[in-house]
Amino acid sequence: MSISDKKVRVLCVEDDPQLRTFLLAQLKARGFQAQAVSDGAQAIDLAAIFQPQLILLDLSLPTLDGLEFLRRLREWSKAPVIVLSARDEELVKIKALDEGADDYLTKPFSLNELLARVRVALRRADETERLRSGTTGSDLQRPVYKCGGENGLVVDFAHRVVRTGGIEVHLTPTEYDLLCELSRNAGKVLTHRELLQRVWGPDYSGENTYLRTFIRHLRRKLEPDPTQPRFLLNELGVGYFVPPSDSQEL
Amino acid sequence: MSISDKKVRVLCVEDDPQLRTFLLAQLKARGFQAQAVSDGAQAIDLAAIFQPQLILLDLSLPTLDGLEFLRRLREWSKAPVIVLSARDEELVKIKALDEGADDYLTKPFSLNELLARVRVALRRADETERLRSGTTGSDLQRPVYKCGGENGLVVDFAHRVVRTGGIEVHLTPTEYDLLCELSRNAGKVLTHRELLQRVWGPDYSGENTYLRTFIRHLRRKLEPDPTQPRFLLNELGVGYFVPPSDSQEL
DNA sequence: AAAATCTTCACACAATTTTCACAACAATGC
DNA sequence: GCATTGTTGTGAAAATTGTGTGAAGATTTT
Repeated sequence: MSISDKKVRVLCVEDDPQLRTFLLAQLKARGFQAQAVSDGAQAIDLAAIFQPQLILLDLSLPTLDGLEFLRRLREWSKAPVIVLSARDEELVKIKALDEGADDYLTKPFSLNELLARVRVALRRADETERLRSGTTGSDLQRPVYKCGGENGLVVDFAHRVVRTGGIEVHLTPTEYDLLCELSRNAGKVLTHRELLQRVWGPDYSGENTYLRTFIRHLRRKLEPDPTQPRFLLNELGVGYFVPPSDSQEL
Repeated sequence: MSISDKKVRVLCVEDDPQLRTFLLAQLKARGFQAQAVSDGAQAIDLAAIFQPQLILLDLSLPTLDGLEFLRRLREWSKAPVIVLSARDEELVKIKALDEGADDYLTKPFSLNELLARVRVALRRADETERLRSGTTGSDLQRPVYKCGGENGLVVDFAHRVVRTGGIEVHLTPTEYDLLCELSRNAGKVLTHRELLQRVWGPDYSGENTYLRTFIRHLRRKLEPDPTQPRFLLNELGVGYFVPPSDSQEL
């Protein structure tokens, strides 16, 4: 979807109700389809559903810190983020920019400047979008992996939540990382070395035992019948893989 | 060329000699390949020759205005531009951003913030670069081997999948390696020694029995009639080969 | 201290590779 | 034609390797 085609979706994550209302109004007046939330946890939810093409982010949020939101978002989304913050300290700025923010404006800021910077961000994003649409590159962008229909497996990258048969399953950090790596490359066999290096780090390329153990844990938690796996599959002598994601709605 | 591969080329267009020297030194100290000019007309020339991956641009220049430079540059280059200016007026900022600048810093600025914003710009540019090379970049080797039309043999190297008559066939690691070696050199007879060395390693050049066994396994799995092979063919006394890949236009 | 998580080990079992003995086949010379 | 020789195809075994398993110890988190 090209940005010139339809209304551009902008998500505004802002604590201060006054500024939030103001931004929302201004954005809408300029032809954007804008939504707003005041809270970081909700913001992740909305980002996954609303799939905004641009995010305006206040750093000081209740429940989930702005930087933490950014970190979580970047696990599955590349949408440009412009940080709006009252804090002018160099360290905070740099942290935010290195954590994945595309721009940083200090309050109080000029509305026109913000809008100009919004145009810059969208200009860049539109370009990469045009490139992406030509390729198969389906990696990332999609906030969930789904497989096996109604009673199947769901990995919700945005919320770091995994469900099987509709029931939420608790995974340990390593278990989740391993499952993530597999479901991000669904349909492709990842070799033992690849998995070990990506999940445990570059020094563990020989420890096949780790993989066996954690694959077993995952199967025990996720497979209806761990004896006959449907999701976590093995290619003997090569590695492991999960089936391709079900083709989905938007 | 990925940005992480080699030194990133940065062009610094700056009037003030003191700041120019300072930026140049800082950039080089941080592993960039940096060049500088003080004049807009020269800058265009140098940009064309040096092909920088990032440009730092002062707005107040002799001979050719910074904005004019930007306009000219954007006619043929998409390299990210970060404007450094003493002027803090809203109108100038907006003009620059809309004219194609990616960021705008007001002097005096913090060096660390500039470097962070440089990283942001390069991060985005690297991403689009990767996409671009993926689409246009001519794959050196064809990603699939196809032979025998609709009900024939297909080897999908990228996915490590083999199909015959449309049905996916499971191959063991050695079987797959052997088939790969043959189909990568389709149409060419590979000697026993060549195959053994490439698939089993340099110490197995005498074990012809291996070849016979695995060719048999492959034929049993892939050939409609293993008695009369269509794909895995033998050149008596020399070695084995597969027919050339079907020409496939897109 | 307790709980959760990660690491390590030894064994059973299944898939794969290696090995072997022999049948079938093509090329050559009689 | 026929036997000879070397090469290729065949089936089935033994040996090896890879994977699934439970469970115990070490480490980290709470």
